[in-house]
Amino acid sequence: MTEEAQQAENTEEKIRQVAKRLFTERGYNGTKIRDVAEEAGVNIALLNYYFRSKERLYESIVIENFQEYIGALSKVLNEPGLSLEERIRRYTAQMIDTLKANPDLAFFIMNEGRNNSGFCQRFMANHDAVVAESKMAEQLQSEAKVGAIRPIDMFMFDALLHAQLVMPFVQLPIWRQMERTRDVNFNEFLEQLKQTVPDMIMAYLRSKP
Amino acid sequence: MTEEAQQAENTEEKIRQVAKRLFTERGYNGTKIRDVAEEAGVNIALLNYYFRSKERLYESIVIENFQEYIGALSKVLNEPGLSLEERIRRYTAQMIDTLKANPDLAFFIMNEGRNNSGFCQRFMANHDAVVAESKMAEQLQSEAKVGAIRPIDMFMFDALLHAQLVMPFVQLPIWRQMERTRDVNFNEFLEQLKQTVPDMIMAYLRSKP
DNA sequence: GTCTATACTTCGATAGAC
DNA sequence: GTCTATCGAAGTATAGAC
Repeated sequence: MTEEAQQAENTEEKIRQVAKRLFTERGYNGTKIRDVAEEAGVNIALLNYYFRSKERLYESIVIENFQEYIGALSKVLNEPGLSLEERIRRYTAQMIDTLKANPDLAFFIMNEGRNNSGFCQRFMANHDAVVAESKMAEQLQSEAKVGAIRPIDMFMFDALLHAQLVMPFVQLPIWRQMERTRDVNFNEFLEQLKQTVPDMIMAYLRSKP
Repeated sequence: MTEEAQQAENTEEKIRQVAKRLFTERGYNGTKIRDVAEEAGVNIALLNYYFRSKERLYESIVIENFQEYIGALSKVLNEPGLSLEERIRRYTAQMIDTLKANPDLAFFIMNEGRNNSGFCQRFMANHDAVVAESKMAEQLQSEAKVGAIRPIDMFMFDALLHAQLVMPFVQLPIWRQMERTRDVNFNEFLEQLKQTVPDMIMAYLRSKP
């Protein structure tokens, strides 16, 4: 039984915690309920007693992970009193810190988008609506109208920004290995990213078409 | 048996083609050799006759996929007679076209980097060495020395560029679904990307620190 | 609630006939 | 080379005792 399991209040929560970690790390196919049971210090029968099946257990984890992911994003989008540039910088930093706290989350969400895209779709559609009506989108539009920045499709903007923030975490295992063989450090890279990504986006927005 | 299988010259190649598609789409754990056999129009015994085991079959596919992926990248890096900006634009277009031709490749490579990072590591290390000694790297450095562009770490440059090119393909299933419900088109988006990504990178490089 | 024991299913691999 | 038949391992789920 792992340390995390011992700390949980009750058995159901204990199982859920282990399952969340394993599913997030290894995906649905890569996770065996035997492993979950073992690491949680219980037996398989108990998993099915609480969650009825592997699939239902997984579903509850998916929902949790999506909420965690989207929650982080939504916060900064409408925070009052920020200039466009400040908002982009805050958004970037917030996103990186969230993923830092749960590095497998990014890959899990992506994976889910491929295997179970119906489910993922609903969450993403929801998020996109939030983005489209956000203060961020409003500022992008109004600043473009005044000619302060180059006009950009909100969709494209979101895609490019996300790509730059999410990818490093997707490649994390490769980073970990490179950290041993070369003079690179993932955390330093992330701190650089917080600077470079907003710099790059602002440079683009302020450049002439 | 699928159409692709019927067209193959011999049985071994037939099996390999189906396996490549399924492994690339579904990953190692998600692919069942039963499915491969069925779609190839043969039985399981024959798979093992040719490839000895699922794992060996998979390995041969991995190698093929990596070569396809890296081959596309390497081409443009040293092509003579290109300015830095031209090279970046060519590189972008080349990458997008390669992934367009095999849309699951990007995700496969990423997935591989997580599950089998030792193997992936060797390929990536190789690629990084090629990049570091490329005409692209040389131009980035010399132009920065002259003050024509802002100095940038080759590593960071590569990461940001790749992130923007690869991510759309990783999210492709979500795109496909959105294409039905909204007024978006993946191929149009890719064409826009060919313009926007180099624009953004050049804007950054030409901006003041 | 929790366990043991076991049933049921899927999967990868192989023996042996042709 | 290709097939049928089958084995053994691994995985999920459940019955039933406590």
